Amino acid sequence: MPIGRGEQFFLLGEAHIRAMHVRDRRVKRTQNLLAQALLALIAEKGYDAVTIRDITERADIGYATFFRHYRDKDELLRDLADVVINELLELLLGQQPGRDPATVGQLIFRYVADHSAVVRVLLGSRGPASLVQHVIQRGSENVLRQNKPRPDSPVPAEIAAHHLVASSIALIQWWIEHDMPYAPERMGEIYRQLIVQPTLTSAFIIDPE
Amino acid sequence: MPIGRGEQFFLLGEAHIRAMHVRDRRVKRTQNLLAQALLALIAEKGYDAVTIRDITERADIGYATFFRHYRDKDELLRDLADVVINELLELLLGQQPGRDPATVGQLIFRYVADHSAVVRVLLGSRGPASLVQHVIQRGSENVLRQNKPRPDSPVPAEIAAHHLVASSIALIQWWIEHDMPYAPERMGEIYRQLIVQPTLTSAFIIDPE
DNA sequence: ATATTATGATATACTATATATCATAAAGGC
DNA sequence: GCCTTTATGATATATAGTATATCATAATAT
Repeated sequence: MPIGRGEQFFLLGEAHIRAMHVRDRRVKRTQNLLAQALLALIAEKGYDAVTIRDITERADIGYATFFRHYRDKDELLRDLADVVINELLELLLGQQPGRDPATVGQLIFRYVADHSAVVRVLLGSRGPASLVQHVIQRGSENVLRQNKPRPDSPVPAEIAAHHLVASSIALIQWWIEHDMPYAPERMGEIYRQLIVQPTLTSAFIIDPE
Repeated sequence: MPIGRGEQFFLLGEAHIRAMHVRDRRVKRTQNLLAQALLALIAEKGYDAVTIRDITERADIGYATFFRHYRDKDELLRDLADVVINELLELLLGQQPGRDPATVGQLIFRYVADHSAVVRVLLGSRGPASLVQHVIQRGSENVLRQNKPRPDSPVPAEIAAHHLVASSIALIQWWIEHDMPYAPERMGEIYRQLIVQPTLTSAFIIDPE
């Protein structure tokens, strides 16, 4: 599904892409065309398959001109992501501090729904990103097989299983990247309190015994 | 830090790599050498920077031979990941069902500690994978800035913040990939129950008002 | 012992990245 | 509005990496 024009221009129309500090209109124009071209192309055939020549042809920009703005594809994508992050943070931080925390979630998911094409592109990017996805997939199936869902739960079992596995991997990732500053026993306790306990009580029947 | 030999052979020594259904010793040998070479090279300079020629030279295998076994780098990496997944699942499923759920976390983190080099390689792979990492990083900083940590909490604020953001992204990812089957309001409620509530009560002082 | 098959070495076509150069056109400062 | 500055387009080119084909040789399985 191609990205709707309206959505594109809401997100990129006001020249957010690096344009904050850019004076020359030509630069603004070029960078916007490149960003929109990349976005459309990822949606069509995935990030990895997109070449820089693809981007410049779609944007109708000279090939060499690309490198006058970005070192490589990743840098352009990163710029694109920054737009989304900033918009979302602005949306969340613009809230009154006393506001009902229940609505924060709604705000997030409404924003995502309104920009689903872009978010899909940014989250679904590529290779070993999809390796982690593959691990989550396999893990989730296993959790569902091992646990009995609670019929009255407001949290669907499928979501709970996905959350359980994805959160576990994220926690492992944090631990590894910070050079394992806490002992496995301590991490096990944190893991239980932050992830296992809430997930099980929300969506699954706690194994007796 | 290069990967220790002992660790390598514990993980790959028994010819797990596709070798289950392989009869010819030469095939087994080749695939193991390629897997070990990739693992070492990723640790040295990152997945993206590793070329197939690098791999075959390190493994001391003919360049063309690589393609007789794998279509590309990703396929080799995926095979490598399967070994880890299977080992970890075996470890967790081998547990008695009546066993204390608190120890499950310890088992996971002990396994990770014992294979940290490999896990680091598999989780830290590359580009837009690191784009998501970048988003998590920025989001976490924001959460820490906005919330007051609870001094007596067994869960460090830094971990809680990371968990909050990483879980949010994972939930969004599930929703997007399943074509948004629930309304944003419903997702907001799930989000609150599964992620916000447990994280805040574990590690942060709930905002009064 | 023999037939089978994986490997090494080599050649080659192809795709994509990245940089350099120069004429042209568009922009901004005044 | 004029003039200087600068971004762009077009083109050429060097380089790196992927992917496939071929053939002699060596290891393997039966």
